[in-house]
Amino acid sequence: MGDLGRSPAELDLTIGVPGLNSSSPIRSGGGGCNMRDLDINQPAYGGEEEYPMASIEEEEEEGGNPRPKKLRLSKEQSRLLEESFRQHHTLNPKQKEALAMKLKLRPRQVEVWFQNRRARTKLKQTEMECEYLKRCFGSLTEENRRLQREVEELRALRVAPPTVLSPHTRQPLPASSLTMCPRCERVTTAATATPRAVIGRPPSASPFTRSTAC
DNA sequence: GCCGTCAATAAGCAAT
DNA sequence: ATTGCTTATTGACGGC
Repeated sequence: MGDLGRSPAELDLTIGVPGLNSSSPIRSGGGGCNMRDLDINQPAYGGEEEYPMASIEEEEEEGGNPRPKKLRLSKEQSRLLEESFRQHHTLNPKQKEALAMKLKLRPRQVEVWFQNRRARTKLKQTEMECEYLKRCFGSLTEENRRLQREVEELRALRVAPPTVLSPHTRQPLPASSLTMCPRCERVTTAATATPRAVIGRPPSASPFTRSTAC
């Protein structure tokens, strides 16, 4: 057991991802796979919440019970470690020593716990960033598709421009003499709007660069 | 201290 | 209910 009830990785994740509330801890490990209810490292006894300290494993005694191969921290130990981790993610030697003493653990165990905790916090953050970037990719892909369709539609308009007759000669005007009003998006003859501008405009100039048509 | 990894442990779940 | 497999969590270690 160790961390009964507590999420296996109750990591207080703070990630700079828009839309994610960093104030609420992310709990991983869906499926409710929690360490709980039973700590085989602890002798069975009536107490529900308080456990004898999971301590430095003693040497196996002759004829005694085989000692547990893996320490499981008690709930209280986990709680204190988490609390300490919230205050600082790394410990100086004195803090480590003091915490180890308090928890009846070896300093090395405290050190390793913090290392694992840091690593797993980082892993969770990376996973969340990955998910966020995937969602961004999806929406950007969709946006890209939409814009490409729009480009295709505009290209189609350019290939087959509307035929506009000259008010003077009643002959179709060349497409190069047409312009589009950026406000109302109507094709008009630039000649009617600003005849001199049409004459002076270089052939490569975009018809959308002037807004004097209307 | 970090990283990659291993191994112990516990929960979930389908098959029997 | 039991069993066996899969998966997730977590304490620990060695190398850098």
